[in-house]
Amino acid sequence: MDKKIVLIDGHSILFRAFYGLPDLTTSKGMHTNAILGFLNILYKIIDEEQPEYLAVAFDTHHPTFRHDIYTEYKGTRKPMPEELRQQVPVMKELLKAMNVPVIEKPGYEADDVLGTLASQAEKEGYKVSLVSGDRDLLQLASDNIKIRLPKTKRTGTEIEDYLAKDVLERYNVTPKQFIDLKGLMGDTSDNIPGIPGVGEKTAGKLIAEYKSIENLYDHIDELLPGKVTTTLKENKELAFLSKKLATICTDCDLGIKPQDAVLGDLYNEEVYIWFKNLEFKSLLSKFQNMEIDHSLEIEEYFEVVEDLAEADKIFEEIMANKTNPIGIHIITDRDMLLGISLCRSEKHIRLILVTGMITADYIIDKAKNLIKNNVPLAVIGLKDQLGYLKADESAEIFDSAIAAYLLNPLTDTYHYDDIARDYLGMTVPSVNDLLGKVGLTEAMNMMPKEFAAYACYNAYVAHASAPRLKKQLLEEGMLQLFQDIEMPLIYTLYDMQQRGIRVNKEALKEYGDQLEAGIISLEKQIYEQVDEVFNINSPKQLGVILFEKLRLPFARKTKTGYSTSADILEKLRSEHPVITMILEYRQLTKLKSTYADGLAAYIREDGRIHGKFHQTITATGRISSTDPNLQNIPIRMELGRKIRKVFIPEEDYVFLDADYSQIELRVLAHMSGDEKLINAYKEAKDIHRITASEVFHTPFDEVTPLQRSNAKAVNFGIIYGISSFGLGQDLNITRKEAERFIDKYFKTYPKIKEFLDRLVAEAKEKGYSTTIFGRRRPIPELSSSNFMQRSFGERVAMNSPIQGTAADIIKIAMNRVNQRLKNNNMHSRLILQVHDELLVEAHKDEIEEVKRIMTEEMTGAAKLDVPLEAEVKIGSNWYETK
DNA sequence: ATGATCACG
DNA sequence: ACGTACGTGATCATT
Repeated sequence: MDKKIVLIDGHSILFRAFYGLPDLTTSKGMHTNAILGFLNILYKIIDEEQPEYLAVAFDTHHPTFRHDIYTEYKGTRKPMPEELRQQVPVMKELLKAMNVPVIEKPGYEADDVLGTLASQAEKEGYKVSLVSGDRDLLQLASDNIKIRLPKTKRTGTEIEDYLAKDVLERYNVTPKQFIDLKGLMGDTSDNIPGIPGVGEKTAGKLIAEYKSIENLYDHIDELLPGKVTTTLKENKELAFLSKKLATICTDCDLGIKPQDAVLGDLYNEEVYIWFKNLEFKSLLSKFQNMEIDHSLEIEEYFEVVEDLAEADKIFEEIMANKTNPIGIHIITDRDMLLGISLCRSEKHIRLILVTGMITADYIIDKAKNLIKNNVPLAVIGLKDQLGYLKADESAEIFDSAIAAYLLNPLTDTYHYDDIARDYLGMTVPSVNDLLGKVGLTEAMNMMPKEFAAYACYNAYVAHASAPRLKKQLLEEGMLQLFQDIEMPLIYTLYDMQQRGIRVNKEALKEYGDQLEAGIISLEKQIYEQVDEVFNINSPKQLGVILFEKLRLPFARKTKTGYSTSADILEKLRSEHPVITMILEYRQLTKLKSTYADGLAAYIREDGRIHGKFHQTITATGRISSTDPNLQNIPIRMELGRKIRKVFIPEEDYVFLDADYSQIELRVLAHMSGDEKLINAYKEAKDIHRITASEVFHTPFDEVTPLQRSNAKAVNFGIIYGISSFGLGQDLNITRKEAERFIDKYFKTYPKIKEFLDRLVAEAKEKGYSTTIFGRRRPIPELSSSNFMQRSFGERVAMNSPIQGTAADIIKIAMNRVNQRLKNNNMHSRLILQVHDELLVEAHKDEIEEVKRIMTEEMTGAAKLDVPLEAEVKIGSNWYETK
């Protein structure tokens, strides 16, 4: 077996990784994409080669300018972006922790270190793998030195390998001649000048014939006279200098030997901690042994209980111990209760199974008893457990998932493994690690140990994380938000999900059939128009038809082809009759597939749709809705709006629908303290008209519809984090014109400008933005050196406090409306929330009282410097409540 | 799995 | 010069 050594070009691989992966940051804003990409490449190489020796070479100064001594050719290479720069020292430290030899030789380029080590190793009989992102290193290829060039692709990392013969095959020159080639061609990225006017083709031909620059100039007179020959003659010195610049040293005096580069233990505790801090979730799974070590300590205390007497005893012990929150998790599968896990301390973690004498009713009863006796509980994901955990808002329960969401709303999941990692510093196997794709019931029977671990981890992590999360919430000023708004909201959302909304199935079917007829007719017309049958739903095919076959002027391209979005097609309406048909077709198919067919699939036995509401999804604090999404039911277009007729109250009930009037602008008025805007809201109704009047210096009554709609667009723009480009896009005007509108707006409302600037400045300083109620949103993009990303961060910093505060307010209103209806023992019930709108299914005998409750609680949810207004409408279906 | 498109606030 | 309005979710086509 040959001795093997892997040599890695540190900076070039970091560069490749940085540009190959999308920007990634930790929750604290540290950029990590280059490090992650580097590690992925490193692991792939190690897995493939299993080398005994490995080293990573870095330049001692960066950004990497090769041959700095020739400053005249240093050129104007861009400096290293800040996002990458901050990752370099971390990468080096991490490698040291991984026991990967890191070589930095002052005075030597990484290339020269690599070249020297490679040739030295080859002489000593090693097989060498040289890993780089830089093709320059191809000159070092030989029969024993393989140059490996990793490419980070969407599908993963692919590596191109070059031995000497591969270089010859691909470039038609030997590795050594590669130097001569570069000497003639030059390389702008490396600031090697080369001969002007000589590119890959010419250089290749010359070197193929003359083998080297030296030999070329020895025979320069044999060349046919011509432009190239002249420049060659004129630039002889440059050619030799370029060759020198392009040559990588293979015999530098380094004082290092290949056998020093022993690869040590990659998987140690220190690295583990590094990965955790860098939030490399996927890489932590490489620490199989350590994971087991960590979790084994806990898993030793996992216990499965199948005996009634024992179960009794556990509940008794828990009753006696009321100090710390009891971790609890209800295990269900498709509404079947399988068991309950409980954790009262690190050493008491139990899964009680529904089996034998232990019935579902028994467990439900015992759990109810805990709540009745005010035993403090901690859970992860309370809403999904309320079906069996019969608690109400008066219970003392701490939902760790909600707490973790408030502390960092940017994460996508808040499962026990996420919380263990982020707040307990533990890596525990995820559901997927334990059970894979196996369902819970099957797992319980087929893999009881893993099933128990899943159940017990939930209870344990809930128990152990709750005090820490609570402390952090307190420290960050979000405990009130948590206790007074978010925890009660869990019950409100649960209630709404349980109730669902009634749907007229027959009417929905009829609606769908009508759409279908329209679609078929339009399809036919479109095919006739373009004289071809194609898939209208395929943007790709449609693009080809419109912009190639019909030769319509295309406005914009996407990554994959022509953009065929509605705003573009809208502008092409007059160009061809098919455009209108396509727009119509799009509208109809959307309505058919997403709404007519889509909603029908969710109607349950009770004739109602029980959609889900999510509390831990959005970055701003809003609620989201899925299965189906009931927050995006059409309303803007009449045809779509008609679908609202199928949403109906049950017999003897009506819909009462209340929506806030411009809550976000009112929040803006309040938060900015702008007197003009505040007074406008105190006095008048039509804020957009007032804005138009003031911005365009026109008497209120003489404001034109266009002025008003422009002012309205600017008002929206302000909320979104104004940009002249975005406003221009929206109003279909130039960026310049949009800029003038914005300027005028800010002149009219100077406090607004100050306020928005302050939001950005504060967010930059703190790294997050805040709502009136203390809700936070981290904005790592603000520290990006990328203009686009940073601008995005600035808009987010302006928008989040406004959108978030509005979200806080309506959550308060929801809780209060729901609570009052329940406390008054009314039949009416809150069933939907659509961001600034609440829908109540109200009993016909309670209409006036419900109206009053909705108005009072919505307008009274927050005391702002401007009044909050809510308008209640009534209807016998959702369409009519407009 | 990802991108394009489009429905809502 | 850069090249986007803020926040979501569902569907379809395509990889």
